[in-house]
Amino acid sequence: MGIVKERYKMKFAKLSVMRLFQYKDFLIRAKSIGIKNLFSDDLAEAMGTTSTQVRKDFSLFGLSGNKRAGYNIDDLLEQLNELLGKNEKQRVVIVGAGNIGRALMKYSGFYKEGLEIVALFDSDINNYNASANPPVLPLESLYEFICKYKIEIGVIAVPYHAAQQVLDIMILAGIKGVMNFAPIALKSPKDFYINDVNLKLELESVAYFVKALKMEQEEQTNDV
Amino acid sequence: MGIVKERYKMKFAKLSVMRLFQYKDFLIRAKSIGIKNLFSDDLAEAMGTTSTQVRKDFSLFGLSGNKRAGYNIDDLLEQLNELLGKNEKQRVVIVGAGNIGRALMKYSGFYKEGLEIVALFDSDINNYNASANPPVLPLESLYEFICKYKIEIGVIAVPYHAAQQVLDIMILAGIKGVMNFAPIALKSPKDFYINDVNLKLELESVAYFVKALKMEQEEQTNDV
DNA sequence: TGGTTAACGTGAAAATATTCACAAAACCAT
DNA sequence: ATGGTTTTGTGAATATTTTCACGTTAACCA
Ligand SMILES: NC(=O)c1ccc[n+]([C@@H]2O[C@H](COP(=O)([O-])OP(=O)(O)OC[C@H]3O[C@@H](n4cnc5c(N)ncnc54)[C@H](O)[C@@H]3O)[C@@H](O)[C@H]2O)c1
Ligand SMILES: NC(=O)c1ccc[n+]([C@@H]2O[C@H](COP(=O)([O-])OP(=O)(O)OC[C@H]3O[C@@H](n4cnc5c(N)ncnc54)[C@H](O)[C@@H]3O)[C@@H](O)[C@H]2O)c1
Repeated sequence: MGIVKERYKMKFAKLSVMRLFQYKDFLIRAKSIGIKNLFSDDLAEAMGTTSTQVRKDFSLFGLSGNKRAGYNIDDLLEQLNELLGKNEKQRVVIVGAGNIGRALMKYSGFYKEGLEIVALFDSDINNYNASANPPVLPLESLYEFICKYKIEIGVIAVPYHAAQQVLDIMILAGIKGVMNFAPIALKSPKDFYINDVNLKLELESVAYFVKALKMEQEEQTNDV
Repeated sequence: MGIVKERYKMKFAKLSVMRLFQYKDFLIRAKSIGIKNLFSDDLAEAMGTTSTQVRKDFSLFGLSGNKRAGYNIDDLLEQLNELLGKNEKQRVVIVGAGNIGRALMKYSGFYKEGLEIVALFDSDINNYNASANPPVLPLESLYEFICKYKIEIGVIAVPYHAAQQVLDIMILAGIKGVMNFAPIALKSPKDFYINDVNLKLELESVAYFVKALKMEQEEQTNDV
C-alpha cells in the first residue's frame, strides 16, 4: 500500500521532482565549499522557496533528516542520487546542430550529472563533422545510431516544421523521451515523455508580466 | 468589480497567459496557410490540450468567439495582440555572450513578436564586437546603456556565480524583468519579474521521467 | 539526567488549476 | 417559423499544489 502511494506520487508530483533536482545542485555547491549540514530553512532561503515546501518535497519521497540537527549533506545527496538516478549514465542525441543544438553541445554541465551527449544530427551537409567530439552526423544515420547504441533520450533542436518528422524517427528507433525546443505540440505515444522548452514563449512572457506589474502599480498609485 | 476580478486573474493565471501566447503562435501559422476560422477543438488538437481548456483560458481573459461558428482568426489575433501587448515594441539586452547568449542573439523569431535584442554585454574582452548587429559591449557599459535606452527586459546568460551581480546592476539601472539561464535562485525586489529557465534541469528531468515510465511498465508487466 | 526547545514530518486546510456538465446562442434543414 | 444539432461560455466539481498548524523527537543545556 505504501509503495503504491509512493509510485503514485512519483508519477504526479512533477514539480516536486523538478525541485529535488534543484536541491541537489545546491547541495553539491554547498558541499564543495565545505558545508556539512543544513536546515530546511537554509535550503529554502537558497532556493527561493519556503522551509515547509522543502520538507514537504522530502516527505513525499521519503527523504529524511534529523530532528533539531537538520540534514547531513552527504546523506541527503546519497539519497537524492539514488532517487533521481544519477548513478546510471544516460546517453543523449541532439537533432539539429544549429544555434541551440550547438549551445547545448558545448555545455559541460550535463556530463557531471551523468548525461552524455554522444552525437548531433543535421540535415545540412555543411554542418556535418564526423570527427568532432561529439560528432555531427547526417540525419540519415539517426535511426541506425539510436538502435545501435540503445539511446533513450533525445533533444529536438530543428525548425518547427521538421520536428514531428524527427520525433517519429526517434520513436521508431526506441527513444523514450525528448527535450523539444521546436514551438509545436508534438504527437507521441502515451508512454513517451516530452518536455517542451519554448524559449520565445519564455521571453515573451517576461515582457508580458513586466507590463502587468507596471499596470498594477499605476492602478495602485491612481487608487486611494 | 468586473475589472478588479480580471486584473486578479491576469496576475495569477500564469499558465493561462503562457497558453495564450501559444494559441497566438498557432493562429498566426494557421492564418498564413489561409485558414480563416476554427473551433476550440481545432485549437486544442493543435496545442495538445482540450477544447474546454481553450475556452476556459479565453473566458478568463474575456476573449470570445461565435456560438456554432467558432473563432475568426483575425478577430482572435487582434484581441490577443491587444491583451498580450504585441503592439508595443520591447527592447531587450542579453548579458553573457557565450553559448546561450549567442544562440538567442541569432534567433530571428523574437523580432516578429516585437522583442528586439538591442545589445549583448560580456566581461571578456575577446567577445567584444561593438560594430556587430546587435553589438557585444563591455559589461562596464551595461548600466549606462540600460538607463540611456530605458530598457526594461533583460536576459542573464552568464555563469551562476556572476548572475546575482549582473542582476543587481540591471535592477539598479531600471530593468523590470529577466529571463535567467543561470542555475541559481536570484534575489530581487517584489515588483521585479524573474523567469528562470534551467536547461540542465529540463534535460535531467527527461531522463528521470523516462526512467520512471520504464519502471511503471515493468511493474505492470510483473503484476496481473 | 531530565527538562527545554529547535527543527523535522505530515495530516488538514487553502489556494490554484483543470475538467465536467449543461444552458444559451447560432445555424441548418425542412 | 420550428425543431434538431453544433459549438460556445461558464459555474460547479474535481484534482493538484502549496501553505498552515501542530505533534514528535532528538540534541542541547543546566
Ligand atoms: N535559437 C533560439 O534562441 C531559439 C529561440 C526560440 C525557439 N527556438 C527554436 O529552437 C529550434 C532550433 O532553433 P535554432 O535557433 O537552433 O535553429 P537553427 O536554424 O540555428 O538550427 C536548426 C538546425 O536544424 C537543421 N535541420 C533542419 N531540418 C532538419 C531535419 N529535418 N533534420 C535534422 N536537422 C535539420 C538545420 O540544418 C539547422 O542546422 C527551432 O525550432 C526554433 O524555433 C530557438
Ligand atoms: N549552454 C547550455 O546548454 C547551458 C545549459 C544549462 C545551463 N546553462 C547556463 O546558462 C548560463 C550561460 O551558459 P553558456 O553555456 O552560455 O555559458 P558560456 O560560458 O558559454 O558563456 C558565459 C558568458 O558570460 C560571460 N561572463 C562571465 N562573467 C560575466 C559577467 N560578470 N558579466 C558579463 N559577462 C560575463 C563569459 O565571458 C561568457 O562569454 C550559465 O549559467 C549556464 O550554467 C547553459
